[in-house]
Amino acid sequence: MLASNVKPFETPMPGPVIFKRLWETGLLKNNEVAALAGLSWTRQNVPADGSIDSRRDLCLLSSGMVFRQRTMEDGVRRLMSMVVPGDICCYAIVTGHMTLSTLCAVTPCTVMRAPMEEVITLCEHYPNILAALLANLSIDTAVTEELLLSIGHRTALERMAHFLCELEFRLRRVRLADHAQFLLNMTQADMGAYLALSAVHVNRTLQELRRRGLVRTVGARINLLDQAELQRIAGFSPAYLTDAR
Amino acid sequence: MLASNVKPFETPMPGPVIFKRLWETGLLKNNEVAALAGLSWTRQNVPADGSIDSRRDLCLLSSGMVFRQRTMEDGVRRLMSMVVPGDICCYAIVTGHMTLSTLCAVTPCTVMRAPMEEVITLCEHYPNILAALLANLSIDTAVTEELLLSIGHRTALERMAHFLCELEFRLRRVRLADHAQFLLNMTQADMGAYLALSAVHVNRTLQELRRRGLVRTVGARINLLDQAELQRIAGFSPAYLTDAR
DNA sequence: CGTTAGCTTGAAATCTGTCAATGATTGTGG
DNA sequence: CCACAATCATTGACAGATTTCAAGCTAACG
Repeated sequence: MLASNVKPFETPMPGPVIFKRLWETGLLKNNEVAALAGLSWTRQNVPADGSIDSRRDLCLLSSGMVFRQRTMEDGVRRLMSMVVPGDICCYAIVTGHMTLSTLCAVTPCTVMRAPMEEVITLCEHYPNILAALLANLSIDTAVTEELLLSIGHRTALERMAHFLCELEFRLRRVRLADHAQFLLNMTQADMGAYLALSAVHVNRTLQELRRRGLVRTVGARINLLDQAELQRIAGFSPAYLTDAR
Repeated sequence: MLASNVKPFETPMPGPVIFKRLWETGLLKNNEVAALAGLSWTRQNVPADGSIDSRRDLCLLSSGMVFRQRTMEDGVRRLMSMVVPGDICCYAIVTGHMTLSTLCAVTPCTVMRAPMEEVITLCEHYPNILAALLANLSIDTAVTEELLLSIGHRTALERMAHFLCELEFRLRRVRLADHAQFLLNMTQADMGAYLALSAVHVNRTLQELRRRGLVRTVGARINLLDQAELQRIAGFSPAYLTDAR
């Protein structure tokens, strides 16, 4: 089935859209979303290229685009995974671990923070909230595995098509994509660091997609003109992005 | 610091070696390991190429080598992550999720199983056990990210060197590697499916390592002759494999 | 002893990276 | 408002790594 036909976003949700992904696990009741909303949230604005410290808080991305990145010995930076609005920036709160990667904003963004102790107390009262966090973690793991597939076994064109299909799906889920249009606010070099392609080749790959009439770009705005064909090229199927229990 | 100098396995451990990785999180007390050992474990023997069903049990690999694999649309199979003895085969028990990948034995192996309900009850009594499971999950995520780095940003030679360094470390941790020697019981095609290399190139890469005097193979037995140089080539540092809290 | 899976080798094709130069766009300070 | 700098996008030529194809070889195993 094509992603454009998939509508996993039907159930009306209580509370702010920032909890949408947690809500979509199907594990939370209304009062649990309310309990989440009742935490001492603070808002933080992060400039482009800024980093996000998630050691003391549970951080949800509210707007903008963030990557988990790792800098290799030789100084080359590698974008490991992508965080879009509604996503949890860091799961250290459930795993008890700091990760080796750091959070880096590629656009100006805003982060909602809740103190870690509060969240832990909340999880003790509401085990479903912990379960929902873990369900999100599981999805994010699947996303990383899909990227592994992409980088290991898809050509540049397939990889780029897959990236665009996934991004459209994830942004649409939080109402940031409409009619297969969304803002692609990152440089081609950033895309390359994420997809393991050189910036030059990212450029050529996007041109090829344009040449085939599959995408159109106007500034940072991108339009997927033929999602079915993009998904076919990419071998994209959105199952890994949803809570398929 | 070189991996050969790292000795994270010092604390004497109570109970079977199969719980070693959980014990090494530092989160468990002796009585908690005893409680784990007290579950209704059953042993399952799996032939080479057999698959492992982890839907109803917590599965720990006891011997042999297993991969989490995914079969792409075109039928090509892709090995996503490696499971060695002592590892948890599947984290569905904590995430509540089935994964898209399946567990496939590449050698004959034995699996220890504990019924999921028992484990869940145990985690409710002993939150530290849940924490230890989550800590292992976190490490396994880091391992997948390291593979992502390897496949995206390391050459075939670096990738293979990294693979061998990691494998040596993980097998030594459970006393299955000694003096940089261990059994590499998988075909070159399997290595290729894991490292995103063609079987032919796996072969040439291993030859190059042999030519440089870095490894020696006798049948399935492999000997890392110059770990320091292998680690240098690979950019290997075992931090991601340990519970660096 | 034949069969089969796995290993090895060579040659050619292909994809992607690197280098280097040129445009385009954006933001900034005068 | 303009000149300027800086970042980003684009283009071409070339090099290199890796894949694919095809063929032998080896070793294990019934």
